[in-house]
Amino acid sequence: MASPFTCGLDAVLSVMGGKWKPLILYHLMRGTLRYGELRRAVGKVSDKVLIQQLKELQADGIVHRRDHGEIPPKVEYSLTDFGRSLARALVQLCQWGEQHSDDLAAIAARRTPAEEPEPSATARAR
Amino acid sequence: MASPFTCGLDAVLSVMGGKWKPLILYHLMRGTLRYGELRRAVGKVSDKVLIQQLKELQADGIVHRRDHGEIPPKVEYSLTDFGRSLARALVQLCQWGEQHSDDLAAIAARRTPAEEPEPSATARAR
DNA sequence: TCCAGTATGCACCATTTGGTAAGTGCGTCA
DNA sequence: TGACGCACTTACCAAATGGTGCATACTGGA
Repeated sequence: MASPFTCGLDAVLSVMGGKWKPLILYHLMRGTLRYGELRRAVGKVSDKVLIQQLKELQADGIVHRRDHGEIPPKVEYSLTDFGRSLARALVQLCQWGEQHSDDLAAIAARRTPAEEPEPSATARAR
Repeated sequence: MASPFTCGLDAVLSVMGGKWKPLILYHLMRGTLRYGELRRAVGKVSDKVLIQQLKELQADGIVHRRDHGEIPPKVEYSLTDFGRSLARALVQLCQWGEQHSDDLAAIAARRTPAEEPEPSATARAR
């Protein structure tokens, strides 16, 4: 069959590689959310992209969409069993990311010397 | 400080999010490689992008670049300690990806009904 | 009555990302 | 002598990705 993947990593990224997908997973790990709740939880996403990524995750069998068919609309998103199994595999990596979030933030900042609206200390370095 | 990340996942993806970075990590996990070896191991990457992603990983302190200063050039890439710690956090996810690689391949195929140059069996499905 | 909120679609544009093809300076092999 | 490999670089282009703003059909509150 020769899977299109060289290692398990890009297999996972093929399904997690959207800009907001990790956040979506993260929030849905904690329970079912309505669309609007999820959007507010994620932050400053555009509707278009959020919907789009939710559709992909849904098509990939990772999230479940329950439409109550009401007017005004009410739609709830949650993880499927597959999604929950993925979520379990992610916790270790997530913890690593949290443990090293300072380093990673520094790395990200180094790449974006653009805006840093923090006139706090560390302001006269460089 | 309010790190720019909501959860550890996008923190990690901020550093792993390139098209070939997981592959690079995967191959360097197994040991030091010269540039050409790495390129052949990764497959059909363009030099430009490989170099570019190696530079980013290097700038992010994940890979180490050793230039032997010889002519013709000889450059070896390997993981730093930081990179190895990331790699350890990745193994679980990598295993999940391998265990479910069939599902994930099916998912990927579903999204790309374009080319499947396999005139083998399973050819008259659909 | 008018406006906000609900979940989504669509047209269009901006940005980011990846890819192609060519070139570099030097050595090795045919 | 000329082709090739090494580890890159650069200019240019194509594709993927994300964002903005408007539209929908309906309800409930001011």
